[in-house]
Amino acid sequence: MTSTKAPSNRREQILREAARLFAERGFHGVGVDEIGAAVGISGPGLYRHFACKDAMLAELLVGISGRLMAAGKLRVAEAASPAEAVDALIRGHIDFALDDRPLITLHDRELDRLPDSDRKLVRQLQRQYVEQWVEVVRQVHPAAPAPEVRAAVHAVFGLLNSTPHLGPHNGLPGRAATAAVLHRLALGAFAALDIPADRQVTY
Amino acid sequence: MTSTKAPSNRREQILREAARLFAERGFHGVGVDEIGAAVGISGPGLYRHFACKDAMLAELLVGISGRLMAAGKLRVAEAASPAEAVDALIRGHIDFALDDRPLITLHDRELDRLPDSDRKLVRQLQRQYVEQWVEVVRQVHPAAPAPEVRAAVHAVFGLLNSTPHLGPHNGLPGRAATAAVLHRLALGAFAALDIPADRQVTY
DNA sequence: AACACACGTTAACGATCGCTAACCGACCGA
DNA sequence: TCGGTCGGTTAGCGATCGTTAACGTGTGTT
Repeated sequence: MTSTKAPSNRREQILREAARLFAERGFHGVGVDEIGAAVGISGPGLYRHFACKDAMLAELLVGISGRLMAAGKLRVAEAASPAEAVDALIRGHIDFALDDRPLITLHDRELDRLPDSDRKLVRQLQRQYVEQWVEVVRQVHPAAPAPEVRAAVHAVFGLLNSTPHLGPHNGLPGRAATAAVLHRLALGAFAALDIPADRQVTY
Repeated sequence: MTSTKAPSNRREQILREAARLFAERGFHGVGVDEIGAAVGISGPGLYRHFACKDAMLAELLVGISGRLMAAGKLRVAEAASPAEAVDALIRGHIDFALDDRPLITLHDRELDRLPDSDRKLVRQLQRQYVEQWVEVVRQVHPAAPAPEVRAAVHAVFGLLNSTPHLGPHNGLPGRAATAAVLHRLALGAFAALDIPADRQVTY
């Protein structure tokens, strides 16, 4: 086991509220007093749990990048075929986007606010995650050039991460319906990789 | 004509640099001194051109929302068919995303930092823009339920707005190639609306 | 019973923030 | 020539920021 700190419910509570506030108003838009108030303690009390404000953001971003990457690796390993792997990656990413909405928002928004070493780590985890997608998507759509596949993967991330903009009160029947629609849209986007570049006009 | 202010190159220069900086480091992460320095004047000199810092953000967001909406309306009106209209909307949105990258980033990131009246205006413009998309996409894919179409439109926005994450140094040959790929992916996503919800598994 | 430590508190510091005040040179029309 | 406006400067204000210091309190250990 790597030496992980004790979970200490308070830390998790602080991280959860900090993530929500950072996502709502931006890292610099939230004061430590506000984060403290959200968990029932006041301002400087946070420093019994975190070294500084940046450390909270770092732990959030490293955490989600790591979990995304690890879950992706697991799902790919368990898949019986490349197509199944793509399906599993999409499903996993949708779960993250729907369940950890604030984190998904932070993940591609506040990366530049990190100290150098943490930022490098997060970028590395993100790159590995993207590579997993690119690898299996290329197997499902072998005719597509690699740069196109990479662009498509990033674009599908943007598609799946659009969840926060939908809000919980979109007209969709429920979580499962939202997930199903996003899943179909993502597959549809990837399917477009099989259309050669010279036949792109639809009318 | 509505009484618009004189353009006064300096204002545009300030707005352009402010947009870049806001997109890079967030609205609260950029000081007025920094914006001034970016245009060669120092800090408070900005107040000869803008009433306050929020006014810059407001002008940027109202500006892009309005231009997106107006350009969309024009393109839809000029289209000979719904499919052509969807195509034109996609093309127009891609142009915005590629040419005004910082603005596209700000557009869905810093909306909450606006004073109430401006925020309401921007939201109204955004809603009108979305409605244009929903209207024509529904005509091209009449079998899809309205909430699904709306979700798909938001998702495609996310897809097209993923451009900033690609960076200018993705492996794609050039701007036209990037645009073409995004266009195909967007059409592919919309095409998935024709697949009924009960036949979604691909393996 | 004495102590240490975990987990809070309030007060306050230095830095930085947005913004105003006061001033100034360049240009320009009467 | 003179006054006004336009677009800039520097100094400095009040507020707020992240963070530290000093202190208190409950809880468990010895």
